[in-house]
Amino acid sequence: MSDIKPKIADIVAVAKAAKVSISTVSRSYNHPELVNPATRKKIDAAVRRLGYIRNRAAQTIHGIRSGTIGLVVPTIDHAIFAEVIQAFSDAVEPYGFTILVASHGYDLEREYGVLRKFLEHRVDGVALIGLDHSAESYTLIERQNIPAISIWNYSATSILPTIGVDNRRAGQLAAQHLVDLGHRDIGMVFPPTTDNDRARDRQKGAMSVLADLSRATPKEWIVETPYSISDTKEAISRMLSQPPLPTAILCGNDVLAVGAIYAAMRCGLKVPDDISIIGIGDFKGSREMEPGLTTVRLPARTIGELAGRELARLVTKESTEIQHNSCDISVVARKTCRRVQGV
Amino acid sequence: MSDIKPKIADIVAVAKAAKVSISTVSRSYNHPELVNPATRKKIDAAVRRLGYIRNRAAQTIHGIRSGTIGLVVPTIDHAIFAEVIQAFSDAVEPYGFTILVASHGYDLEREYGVLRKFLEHRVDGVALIGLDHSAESYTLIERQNIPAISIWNYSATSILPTIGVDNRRAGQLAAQHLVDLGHRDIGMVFPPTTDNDRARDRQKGAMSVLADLSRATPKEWIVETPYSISDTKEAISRMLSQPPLPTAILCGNDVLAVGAIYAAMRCGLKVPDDISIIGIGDFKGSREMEPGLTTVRLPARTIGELAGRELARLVTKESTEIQHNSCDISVVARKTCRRVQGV
DNA sequence: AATAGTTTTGCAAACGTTTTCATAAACGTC
DNA sequence: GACGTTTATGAAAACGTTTGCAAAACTATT
Repeated sequence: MSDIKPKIADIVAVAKAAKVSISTVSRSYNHPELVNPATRKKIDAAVRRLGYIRNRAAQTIHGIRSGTIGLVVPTIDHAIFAEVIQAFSDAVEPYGFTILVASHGYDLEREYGVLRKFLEHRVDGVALIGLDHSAESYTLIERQNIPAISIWNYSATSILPTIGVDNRRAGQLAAQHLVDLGHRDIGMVFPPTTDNDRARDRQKGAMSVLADLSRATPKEWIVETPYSISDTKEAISRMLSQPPLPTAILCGNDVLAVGAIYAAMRCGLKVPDDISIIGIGDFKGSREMEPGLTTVRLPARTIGELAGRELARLVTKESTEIQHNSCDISVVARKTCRRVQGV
Repeated sequence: MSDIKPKIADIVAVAKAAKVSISTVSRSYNHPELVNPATRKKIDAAVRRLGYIRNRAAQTIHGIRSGTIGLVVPTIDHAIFAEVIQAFSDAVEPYGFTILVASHGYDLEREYGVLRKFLEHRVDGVALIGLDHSAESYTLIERQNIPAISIWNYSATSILPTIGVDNRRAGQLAAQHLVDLGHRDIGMVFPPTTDNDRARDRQKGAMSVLADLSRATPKEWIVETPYSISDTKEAISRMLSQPPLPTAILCGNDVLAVGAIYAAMRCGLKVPDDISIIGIGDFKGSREMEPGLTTVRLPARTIGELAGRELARLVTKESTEIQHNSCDISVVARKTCRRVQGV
């Protein structure tokens, strides 16, 4: 009964309040140079008085851009993606875009669903992580012919423009670093590689280097764990609890590396004296750790920024080139790896 | 010239393709029970064939909900907010909402701008972190009378419904824990407290406990550092480089605590033997650390989840109560604090 | 003071939907 | 087979904007 709806102001209300036509109000927003300064002032006053806020939905159905960009990530609360999201968001902001964010938990079906939902919202562009996506997702993007971009995994040949790093190379670099330090007995821990091309590529890269060694890596030294410190700590503790022990462990990313270090500590092994550990990623905090984590630096911020900027320019037609952009990576040697006597 | 626009399919195209009227297509989406199964099948086929995706913008101007919820955070790439965003997003997803995310970098002006942009997009609800917001932001929310909720800082009296913890109490708890362990010489490190009610409340809480001690805390033992491991490491190193040394350091959050621990390590102090350190937050990884971080557990996931759910229900009118919800907190004693001989 | 040009404004159609109302078709009942 | 119901469909108005076009109001020029 007493449901007084203070009906939020629309352009008609503003027009009435300012005693001008609707078109003039609209114009004063979209082509201010075409309206008389005096009139504009009247309109501004009315807008302020009524607390009018433009309705982008109504604009959008005129084919005007929605001003949103969709960002689909496996998960938000991993340091690495949080950083990318932040950088991406910062990069598109100056272009006036707002981001829609959703996570799919490494489930490509869900990713497809998210993508659909974004498309319903008529996002002006969409960014995905990596190149593992369902066929449906690819068709969807293609048919809606909306600018799309893949973040994190560089590939010169993918359908989607990519901005990221060569993860295979990252794996190689990490392995090579250990080999160069004289290590031959190298354990490895990776997150699940199904539907995760980044992890898969890194593993392949590492393997390729290790395959060149005379010695084969025992199965017990290659473990797969969920992307979590505690799970990794658990798994690596098991690995380190019975000889023979590797002299080094290569970790698919820095989080796993931290887990591995804790595991070593728990097993009474000193890093790097008793065992060397290398990560991939160079997450926030990896540098500050004690001992500082030796890792392959992947410039997350740069990637996010670049991706955001490129996608925004693609959308605004500032640029039209579909760019495949590979960011530089390199080993940053800190304190968790040491040289070892070759056999 | 050759700009073939494959014009993305609209409802009219579907209607034509299925040889039915527009209304029927619309109905088959919104009230499927009212349309003949056979017709529905025809429509489905056409939809599939054309790759039609509903346009939510067009729906929205009918007063239908946009299906979006705005989430404004200070920053995305702090563990704590990333976790909240994830939990929030997971919680609203089942209700069909997609989230718009934006960060303001602890700048209340920018927060206002973000809020406006969200409102232009006609979000169905909005969630903010904490209770420090500009007056304009508050008026905006009120005038647009859109469901809003404040996350992280519980307050029984705030205008906005809050879901979070009593940060003052968190500060007290941390301080009390140290005092109970016999500590009297307690250093403190907090992030900047302007425009950050959470940090401010925690500090107040801690201070209130410490004020009861006979001894006054020297100024050098109270430092403020940016929310970053490296800055904290720096600042605390300075504090620990010249006597007298505190026997414990209370940190405004776990990230600072990690920085403090690294600083202690660097200064040759063993934690907890030489110095005790307590954090606030219990971030991801704090438990797994070596030594495990003693801290005040703030249930970030729970808070995010609860907030998401409550806001979604507020929007969908499932519930109408404006709830102020305080989540339980408590000290989780791990390995970075030890008992000390009282003086 | 009439004309031509320029600036400013308003009208109305358009955008892609949903929804109300009306009508048509199908069905059951006597 | 006439009538009342029920079920299924379509026509058209509505939502809050933008924009092309034309009219109106000024300005400058004679």
